[in-house]
Amino acid sequence: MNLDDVARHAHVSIATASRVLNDTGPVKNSTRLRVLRAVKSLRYHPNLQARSLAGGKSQTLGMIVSNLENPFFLDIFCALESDAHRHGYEVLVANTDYQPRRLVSSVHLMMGRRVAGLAVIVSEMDPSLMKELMEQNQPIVFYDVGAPAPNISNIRVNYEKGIQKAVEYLYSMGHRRTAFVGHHTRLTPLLDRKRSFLEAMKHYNGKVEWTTATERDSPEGGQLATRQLLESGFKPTAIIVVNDFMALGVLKELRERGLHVPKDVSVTGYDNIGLSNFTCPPLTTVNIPRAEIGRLAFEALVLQKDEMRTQGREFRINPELIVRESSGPAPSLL
Amino acid sequence: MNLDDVARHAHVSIATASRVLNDTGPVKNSTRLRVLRAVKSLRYHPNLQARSLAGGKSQTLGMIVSNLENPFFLDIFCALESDAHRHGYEVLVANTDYQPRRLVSSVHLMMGRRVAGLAVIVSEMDPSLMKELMEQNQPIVFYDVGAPAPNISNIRVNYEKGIQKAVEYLYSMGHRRTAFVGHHTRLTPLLDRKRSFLEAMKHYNGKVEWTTATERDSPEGGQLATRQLLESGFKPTAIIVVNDFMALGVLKELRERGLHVPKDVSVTGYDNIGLSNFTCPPLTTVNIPRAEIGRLAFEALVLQKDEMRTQGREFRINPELIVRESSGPAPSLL
DNA sequence: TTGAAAGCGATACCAC
DNA sequence: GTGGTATCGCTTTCAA
Repeated sequence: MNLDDVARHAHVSIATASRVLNDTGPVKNSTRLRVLRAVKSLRYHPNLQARSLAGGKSQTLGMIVSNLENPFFLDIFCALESDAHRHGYEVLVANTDYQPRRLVSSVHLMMGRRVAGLAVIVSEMDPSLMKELMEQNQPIVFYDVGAPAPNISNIRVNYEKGIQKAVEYLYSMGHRRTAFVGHHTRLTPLLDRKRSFLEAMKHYNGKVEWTTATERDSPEGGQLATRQLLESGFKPTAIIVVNDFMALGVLKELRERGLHVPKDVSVTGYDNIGLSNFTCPPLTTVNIPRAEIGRLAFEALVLQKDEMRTQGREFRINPELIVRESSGPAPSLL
Repeated sequence: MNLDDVARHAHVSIATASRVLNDTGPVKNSTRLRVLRAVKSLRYHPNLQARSLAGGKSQTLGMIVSNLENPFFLDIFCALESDAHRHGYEVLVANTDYQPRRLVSSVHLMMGRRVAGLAVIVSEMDPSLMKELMEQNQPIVFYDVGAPAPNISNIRVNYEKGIQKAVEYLYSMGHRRTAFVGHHTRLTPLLDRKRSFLEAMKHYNGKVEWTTATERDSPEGGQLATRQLLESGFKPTAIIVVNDFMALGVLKELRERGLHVPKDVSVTGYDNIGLSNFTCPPLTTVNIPRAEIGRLAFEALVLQKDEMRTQGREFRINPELIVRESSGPAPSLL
């Protein structure tokens, strides 16, 4: 079932059929009607592969994320997809599970697909792949890595500032023994997050004790890390978690050990995912506007092509602390 | 940058170049090496659109779901994608947000893509679209709708039996005032779910009071529905929620009203999503093996082509009740 | 307003 | 082993 069938069925040339389908060029109304009728009766759906091959342009955007199960990434995807649909694009998403190898293969897949633009929202980016991507001369938007360049845009969140806000807030509430729960510290961007915590802590040098623990990016990981943390003998009055998703597990482990949040231990997350408002107690966190990030990504890839092509652009996002009920004064102050 | 460039760069014909890339047909080792070197140095990535157009086969599977933000659907997607990747396929996912119009456009998109197979995991299926799909003569797997046919497979979960188990369990625990929280009752399959509840309830006719409330498929929806439920004056000792995702909100609303779970109200969910183990208290629920569903979908679409083509197949899944801490004896029995 | 024909970038069959 | 070429389904000049 192809355009040729439709054309024949409508007694027109394939060229004319194409014209009415794409609304390009003039077509007499009566013939247009005949073609449309043929399309309907044959249940014809244009072959999009062929279309983009012939037309030389794709209506597909690509998006690569580290962990689609973490609502942080999922929310960005949904926002991007929503904008994309509104403008007649679709989004092909790939999940790397934080594995550099899968990132490489995903990137190559997207190249093979000749996507119209690619959003790379991952933590496992490495320089050589970065270089390869930049040489592709294709619209790309990175999250939290790289620098703007022709066709390359960047969305950056000042992660450090968010952590600082959390650390300062907890300090002001009297907390002097704080732990950091993170994941995948071997990946540079995530190592940076841990480092942000350490930096912020250094500020209170000598006045604050701290430790860190890491596990997989999941509630289970958060729970496990917390278990290790507490079994090490360290008795934090506050735990800063690298993201809300893991914080779900942190809360659970504390609950199971009979530690009350926030009376015994304060907990803060990061991202402000929708679920963070449904935990028990609701989670103090740092807001990252994921919907906005999705929108910006779309904008960077599709809308401002001309400006992008020449220089790229950088979007900066400042995270805000959101205090809910999982945090409060340190126990000693009660 | 195309195969022609590579061929020229390696001083071979485009045909030979194609052979080494696809490992099809014999090629002298030295020439193969030259081609491979050309590919590397030119950073060539085959155009997948062209490939599948010429080859007449796609390596892409399609998947349409009602609500990707609900972990139930996301988990199925992840399982399917994982299997797909292992076998060299990719998965294009579309999210309908329960809107029949978006379902239609997603289906047409998938047809246009000429996907190798399509998994339709939605609640808003309607007969005419169903018919259109079946006429496509393309591997399809439906979830909980339709019947097996050539090229059409079905995965069905005996939803009713799961609800029955929950209802019976709660009855046995002494609950006599039970509410059902659902969503989108205008969609037939979901209406069926509510009906399952009513049927199960009818069994205890006269001995049990019940009511229902519906809202969006999200924690917020669950919270809202619960609020309406309680403000109507009905005082349930147990709430059966259509799925775990909404149950998150149900638990929150109860908490905020000072109702203790399970002392004052028992709550059961459905699906056994990962999060259901991290709620407070952990959620009693009905297990639906999402990973298995994803696997079955892949199997139905790709693996057993011959068998499928002739008759399709039906997979049945029996849900199991999982009792956790969100449910217990009715208050009057304490 | 319409049709013929040249690509788009691959695959695959058929010669040599 | 290797090269030529028809073909996939569509878009897009260019003429008519």
